[in-house]
Amino acid sequence: MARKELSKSFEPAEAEKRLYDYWIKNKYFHAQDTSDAPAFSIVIPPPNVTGMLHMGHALNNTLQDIITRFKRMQGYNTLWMPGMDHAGIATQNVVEQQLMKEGISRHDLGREKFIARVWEWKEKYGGVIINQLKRLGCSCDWERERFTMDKGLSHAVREVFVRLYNEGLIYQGDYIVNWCPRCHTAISDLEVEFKQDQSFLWNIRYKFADESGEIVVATTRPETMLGDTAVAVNPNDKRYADKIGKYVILPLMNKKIPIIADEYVTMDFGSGAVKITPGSDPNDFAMAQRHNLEIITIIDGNGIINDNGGAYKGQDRYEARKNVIADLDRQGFLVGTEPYAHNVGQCYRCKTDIEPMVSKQWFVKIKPLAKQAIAAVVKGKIKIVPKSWEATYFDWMNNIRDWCISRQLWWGHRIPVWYCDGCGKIIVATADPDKCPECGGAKLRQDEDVLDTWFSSALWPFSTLGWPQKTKALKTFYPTSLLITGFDILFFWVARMMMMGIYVMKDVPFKDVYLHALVRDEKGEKMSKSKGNSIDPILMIDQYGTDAFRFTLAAYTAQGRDVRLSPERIEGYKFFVNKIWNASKLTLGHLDDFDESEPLCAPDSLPDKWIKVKLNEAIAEVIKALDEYRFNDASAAVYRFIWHELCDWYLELSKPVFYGKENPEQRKTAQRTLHEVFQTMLQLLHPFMPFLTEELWQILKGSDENSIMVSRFPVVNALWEDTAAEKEMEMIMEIITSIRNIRGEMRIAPSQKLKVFISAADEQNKKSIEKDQSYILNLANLESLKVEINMVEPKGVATAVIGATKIFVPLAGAVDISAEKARLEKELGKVSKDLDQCSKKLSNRDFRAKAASEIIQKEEEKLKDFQKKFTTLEGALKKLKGFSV
RNA sequence: AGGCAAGUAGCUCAGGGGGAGAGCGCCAUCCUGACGCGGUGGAUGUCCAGGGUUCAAAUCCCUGCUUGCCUACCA
Repeated sequence: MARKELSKSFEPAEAEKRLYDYWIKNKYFHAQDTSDAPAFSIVIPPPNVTGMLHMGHALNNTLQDIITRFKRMQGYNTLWMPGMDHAGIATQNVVEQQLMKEGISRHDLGREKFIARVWEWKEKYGGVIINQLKRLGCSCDWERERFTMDKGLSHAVREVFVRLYNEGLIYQGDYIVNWCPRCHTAISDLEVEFKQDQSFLWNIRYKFADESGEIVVATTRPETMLGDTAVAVNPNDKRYADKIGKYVILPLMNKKIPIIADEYVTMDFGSGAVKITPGSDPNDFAMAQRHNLEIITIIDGNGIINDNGGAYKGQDRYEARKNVIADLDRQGFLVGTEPYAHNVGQCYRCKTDIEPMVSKQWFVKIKPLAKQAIAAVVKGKIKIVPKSWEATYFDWMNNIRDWCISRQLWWGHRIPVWYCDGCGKIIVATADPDKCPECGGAKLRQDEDVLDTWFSSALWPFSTLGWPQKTKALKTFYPTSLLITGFDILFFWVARMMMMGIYVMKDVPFKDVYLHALVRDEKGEKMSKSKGNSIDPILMIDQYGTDAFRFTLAAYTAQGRDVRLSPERIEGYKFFVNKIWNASKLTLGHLDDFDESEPLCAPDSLPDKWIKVKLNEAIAEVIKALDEYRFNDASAAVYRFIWHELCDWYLELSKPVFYGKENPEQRKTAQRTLHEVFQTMLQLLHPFMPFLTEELWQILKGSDENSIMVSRFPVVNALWEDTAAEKEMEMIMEIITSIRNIRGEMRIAPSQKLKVFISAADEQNKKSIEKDQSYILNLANLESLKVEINMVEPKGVATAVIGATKIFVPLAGAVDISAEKARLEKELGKVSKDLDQCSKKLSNRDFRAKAASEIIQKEEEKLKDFQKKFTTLEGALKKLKGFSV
């Protein structure tokens, strides 16, 4: 079989491009709409169209690709649905910044032209991340790529909006919302980030209208007092019992406001009295609704004091704060100031301080939807992995508040609501209406607002499959099998998909949710551009290759743990890639004249049997670990098998049979084993290292006719099970290791061939060692090996003990007695400690009475072993002492 | 303020009721016919502290300390 000669090392850059093109060309990523095979589907968490691949994406998509490739190889009709999110605020910001450079604003362009500009931007610069995902090796079905603003998905958005509206689950109302004065839009509670601020607490006195005294209130936002409409105290607060119902004069505004009682007020904070500004504080707003208080808005959408702010009109909120404080102080209303640390809400996009503001917005009445989404998890229809996230999920879902879905932006799904100028009728429809159904008037105005970006991503699992059309793909792939995402968007996205999926499809959007951790830097800090500690995944790919990078991410993804990434680790796995490459070079050399069709004469050798047992173990562990989303365990199992079992032992053990020409039959058998083990190893590794394995697979097969991608993932082979062979091999390996150990400790040159004696435990032990002695001779570099039962210990030897088997290594020339003495003493120390512990346990009456019988038996066996070892070592040591005297 | 997770070798972390593990690093040694991005051997631990359950605890429970995160946001 003529094969391509392997280069000195694997060249990732060239191979990755070539192989990815090859996969695309052959449509290996494409899923069938209908198929006899069972379906497996994952939808990608759609990256922002403005996005660049960061470590979070790299981790997230590597994990998805591992599972996708694994399932595909297991024979599932596997769909990994890709796409991007239009990312309302983020994208609008990008284009607005572009406009700013040109010296214009979006208002100069007008809505239509601006949106056209955004689309233009999207076509030109958007979706860089898609190509980056390709470099990561992602096997998404690109033929199905979707965008949250494309035609089909926009249709789905309208459909869902109208349904929710018609069922009374969407409503419009004046409520206090989180307003970003920079983005000029309302944002949801989730989009507010709280940051600690070292500020002050200002104490202000409000005098009673009847001049009977004063009441002191504390505030972190003195400027909002301009909009106060009450002062509240706790109804149980005896200090103020007789003050409730009285009026105070609001300083600076010179206005009468009432003192009310509400449970919300904590008695032991400050004076126990609190100023109420319903227009600028969510809690105060709620209280105003309970008490029918007047709601005054004093700050406008730009964060500027409006007409209601009296003399402070036109001032920025922070400027007004200074002035209000100064005036209060001058007029004797300021009691005092104390330093105070509190949290200030900021816009998650632009970090501007949020201004709670009353405005007319659209909301989703969320409780009825949440109820079902909670039930889905309770009933186990959706499994959250790791399970510890369930508590967080329930806690949030049980306390969920209505979702503000309108945004005062231009880029996004415009709310499908029209107002008739003629009769005032509100029309909510999936298709643009041309006249009013009520009065027939044609003057219709569409609502100016767009929907929260997360509204369309909440529909992602079914909208991408063609809903509301009844497509074959929808039928085949919904509910999807698995969602893999970061825990940071559990509420933003996962919970909302669950609510919408159940509401619209009457079925959960996915069966399993795997939440992975965050990627941090070496110090454990969150990576961010502003901190300058972020590592560019593409740089890592360029430097170490995609396979090494992916393997690193998998290896460090333990459930519930953050990934602390350091380039050194990636380098370590690059070495692993190199190791595999070199092992392949050796293997392919051995298989140069391999003929699969030739019948076998010789039976499997011991290493042949053993490596298949180990391969079986690796297969079982990889499958089990991946089924349970234990990526680190799966990668560790492959790593251990390839490096420490295949390379360290099997390839070394079988060198003689491959290099030697004296036993062609045995060689053929070994070739078959090696061929099978090697190809199975590649398949096991493929989900983690797609490029390297595809390259080697094609070289092994001598053609690119069949991709490793469409080969069947390995399964445990019952015919390979062989406990006897495993034990026998382990014995041989232990003997080899013991001799090497003595060599190392006694400083015997590796080149020096040794004559070793073994005292076998019994006849069977003797026979098996003799049968397998060639392995020992080779790997321990011996000149000869003599095995006898109950051999008398020769003079001038170093001794090692394995159970009842004793190994004597003659020390050539001048025996370094002190070194051997030290070595034996060290060993003896260890054994005597073990022996002590073990015998103590066994002499404990309670242990014998209560411990499980297998445990007792095991302990007894251990004790025997320890005793034998102890006696042997002690004997050897005594002899040595006598020798030295 | 509540909640969750974690504290194990120098570092990064697995594990998890019955003999303390891996990778990296470190030390020694080796140009053995795939690999020095390698081979071989070695050293290193009050498994955070205290208490409890148990025949047996690094592992389960409680308390505390430390760290990280999430949720809420009391003026």
